[in-house]
Parts: sequence; structure tokens; C-alpha cells
Amino acid sequence: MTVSRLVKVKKACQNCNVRELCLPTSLEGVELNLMDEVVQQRIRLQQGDYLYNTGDGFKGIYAIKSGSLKTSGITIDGKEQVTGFHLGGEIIGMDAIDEEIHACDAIALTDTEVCHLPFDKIREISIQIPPLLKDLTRIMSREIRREEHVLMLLGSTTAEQRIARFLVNLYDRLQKRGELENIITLFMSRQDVGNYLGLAIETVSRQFKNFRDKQIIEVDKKNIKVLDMQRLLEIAE
Amino acid sequence: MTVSRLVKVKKACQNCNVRELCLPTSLEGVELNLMDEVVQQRIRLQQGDYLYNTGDGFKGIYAIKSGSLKTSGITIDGKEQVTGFHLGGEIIGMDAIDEEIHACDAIALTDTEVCHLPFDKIREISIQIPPLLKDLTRIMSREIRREEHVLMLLGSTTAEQRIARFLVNLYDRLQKRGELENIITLFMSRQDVGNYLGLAIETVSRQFKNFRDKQIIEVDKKNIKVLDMQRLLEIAE
DNA sequence: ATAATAAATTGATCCAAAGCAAATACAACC
DNA sequence: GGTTGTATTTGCTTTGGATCAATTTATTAT
Repeated sequence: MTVSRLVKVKKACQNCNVRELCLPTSLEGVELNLMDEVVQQRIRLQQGDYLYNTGDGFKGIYAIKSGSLKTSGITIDGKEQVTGFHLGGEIIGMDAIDEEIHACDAIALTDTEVCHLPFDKIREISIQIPPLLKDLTRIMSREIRREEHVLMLLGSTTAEQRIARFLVNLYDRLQKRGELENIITLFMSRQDVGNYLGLAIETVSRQFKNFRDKQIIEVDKKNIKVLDMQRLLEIAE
Repeated sequence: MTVSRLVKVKKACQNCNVRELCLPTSLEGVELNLMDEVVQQRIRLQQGDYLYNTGDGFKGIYAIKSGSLKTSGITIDGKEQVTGFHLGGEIIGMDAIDEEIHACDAIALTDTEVCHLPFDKIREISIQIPPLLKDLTRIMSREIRREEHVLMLLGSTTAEQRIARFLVNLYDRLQKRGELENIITLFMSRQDVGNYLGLAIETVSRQFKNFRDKQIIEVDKKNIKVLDMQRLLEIAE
């Protein structure tokens, strides 16, 4: 099902123009340069579609144009473990470069558009255009640091602190992408939040209530309005 | 103190020969190729020495020849958070490539030797020798996957499972490096283990006792002898 | 050696978050 | 509209692991 979608999109959008079709406004210079040179196709995903599955052969990395995805692996005992949420302007799939096999699933959480960046071509062009090589290493380095950051996030002891840090992080990323002032759109389920943060969904729900009671946020299903960012930052520390 | 050590080593070991001086036997091909081209100096660290501090300017990445290090960041509220343990054959410092500032501390847990790999030179040579570019991206990809793996590790609910997974992971890495059969040498303190796994040191201690009572391991201070790997794997799942 | 300091273990208590269960809200479908 | 299935919230109970405190075991210095 996902595969047929991919094929269809491929036909519809060969060599699409980067600037026109595949550029989230939030993309920073490094991604922009890279994409400009190597983008070949745009892929549309509906909510729930897989961009790739664990075990899939590596075909390249993906720049997220719009929408959102989660990456999640399967632990040895068969349970899902969400390892990250990804927004427009970010690049995913770099964990598969080494072994040429994807080590996790990437699933669209909303309708999403990504640009496929064939990695062989990236390498090829990086040799011809040295500044692009710098961009490439910077992008990969950033991903390493992002994951280190998640590790720090999970280091917090209390559920309250984890949720606060999660919200602050998401807020920052959404604001950077020009989303509505003070609104955090949770594009993932409570289940995914809990899984990601190592908390039961009930705990996630109760912490939202906790912050609501303290007049720090307003919760309307998937939309969270931040009323008191100062307090939220204090709790996150 | 660390700085003076670095300077001293620099003088003693300029342009040391890679094959002779800086090669852990466990280094895989990709690191080996890379190092062969760009290694300039070897750095000796004593237990407790910092290879770099958070905020230090980025001077390059480091291939660990022998010994072990931990990387740890400081959370917003000032507490330490261990983000990884690193053994001979691994490469650290790649999180700083993007912003050219180290985002964490790297501290030697035992007497350690590392090879300094200036990153500008790596890029330069990668352009001249394309296979090295592939090696470089593979090494960075591997680091991304390693951190994803840690995230999965922390996803496990119970302390017992976390400790089991931690031991299995360490066992595998040490065996790959040709360490003694069935012996896991804990080169880090219980404090570090607990911090890394998000557990109190008392819990770490009690879980070791738990596995000891179950005849799964034998604990002699820093040395853990695995008596029943099957059981350990079952608990880790 | 012995003292002093730090690391690790063990015991006992307490609490935050998990687990269970039931109720409510939402979405998709006929 | 109503019905079914899913997601979320809320209440209640249980428990795993944190915390506090004391002891034992290492390590370092004198």
C-alpha cells in the first residue's frame, strides 16, 4: 500500500524543482543547499503511512517538507519504542547509511510530504562541491546531538519534568517553523508521547491535567495553548 | 591540568604512525582507513582526565585506541547526565561538528589513549579519496544508530530489564574486542551506571544482587562473570 | 601499617507512577 | 441519526524504585 503510493508519486514528480516543491520555509541553509542539488522526487504520505520499515533496504535519506513523522523501533521483546518525532525542515533516515538497512520504522503522523535524497548522489556531489560536504557532515552531526538531547530529556526523574521538557522542546521547534503564537499542536497520540517519554498514557494525561490546574496550559484535544511559559520553563529547569 | 597534558603529548607524538601506535585491534575497516590518512597525534589520558569539556571549541574527532570514556552532559538544572560509554575502536566527538562547540564532556574512565583526527583534514582528504567519504558517513551513521539503540534501552520499564540489557550490550562489545570469555569489566562506577540507565545507585546494586541470587552472574567488585547468558538474554528479551 | 575518604551494599520507609477498571469523548462508518 | 471502535480522561489500588540511613568494603593518603 505504501509502496504503490511511492511508485505513483515517483511517476508524478520526477526531478521536481526543489525551490518550488520541496522546500519547507523553515529549512536552514545547510539542508537547503544539499537538497537543491540532489532532490529527485517528492513523496506524499497520508497519516499512518510508512515512509520506510525496519529492515527495508536503504534508498536514501529524506528531507521533510511538511507534516510530521515518528520514528520507532521494535525492542527485543516486540514492543514499540518511539525514538523521535520529526517536523518539516528535518532530515530522517541517516541511521541506515552504515548498514544500508533501516533500523527503525518511519511513520507519518499527519499528512506529510518529504523529498527523497539518494545518498549515493549526495556523496558524489559532495565531492564536486566541497561546501556541500561540510553541510552533509553538519546535518549528520546535528542528528547525533539531537539524540543526545533526547537522552538528557529522559534523564529527568519526574513525570512532570519530562512532560514540561517535552512541551518546551516542541514549542521551540514549532515556533521556529512559524506556527501560531503560544500554541503547541500535538501531532502525535498520547500513546506516542508516553512511549517516547517512558511514561504510561494515564500519567501523560494526568500531567496535562496537572498543568491545566496550575493555569500553565489550556488543553483542547490536540491543541495546547501555553498560558505561562515562565512556569513551564521553571518546571523544566 | 588536562590542557597541559595535551600539550605535552602533542610534543611527544607528532605525526605518529597510525598502524604502529594508534590502532586498537578491534578497529573495523572504515575507521582504520580514515585514521590511516589523517591521524596526527596520540593523546594519553589518565583516569578522570577530560578529553574535552562542554563548551570547548571543536578541534576534531577522536578515535579511541585503548581504554574507555564516558560522555556526559549537564541538564538544565545542573545535574550530570551520562549519555554514553565508549570503548576502544569507537569514535567520539561527532556531536560537535555542526556547531563547532562540544555539547558534552568526555571523561576517561580508565587510562586511555585516543588518536586525534582533525576534521577539516578528514573532509579535505575525503574529497581526494572518495571511499573515505563513504567511510566517514558510515561512521557518523553508526553513531546515530548507537544512540537510537540507547533510547530503546531506556525504554524498558523495569530496572531488572535495563540492567540486563546494559550487561548484554557491554558483554557483546567487550567480546568483540577480544576480552576474556564471559567476563564483563565494569570500567565505570555504579553511580555512572545508574545515571546512564536512569536508576538510583542503590537499585543498580540491588539488581546485581538479584542476578547474583539467581545464579546468573558472579560479582567481584568491577568484574562480572556471566554464569548464565541464556537467562540474562531472556530477561533482556 | 593506620587513618581518612570515597564507593558500594544492605535495610527500612515512602511515594510517584504503573496498572487496572470504568466512564467519557471522538471519529468513522453504515 | 445511531452504532461501533478507538482515544482519552478520571478514579482507585498496588508496587517498583527512590530516598533516607546505616554498614561494609575499597581506595588513598599519611
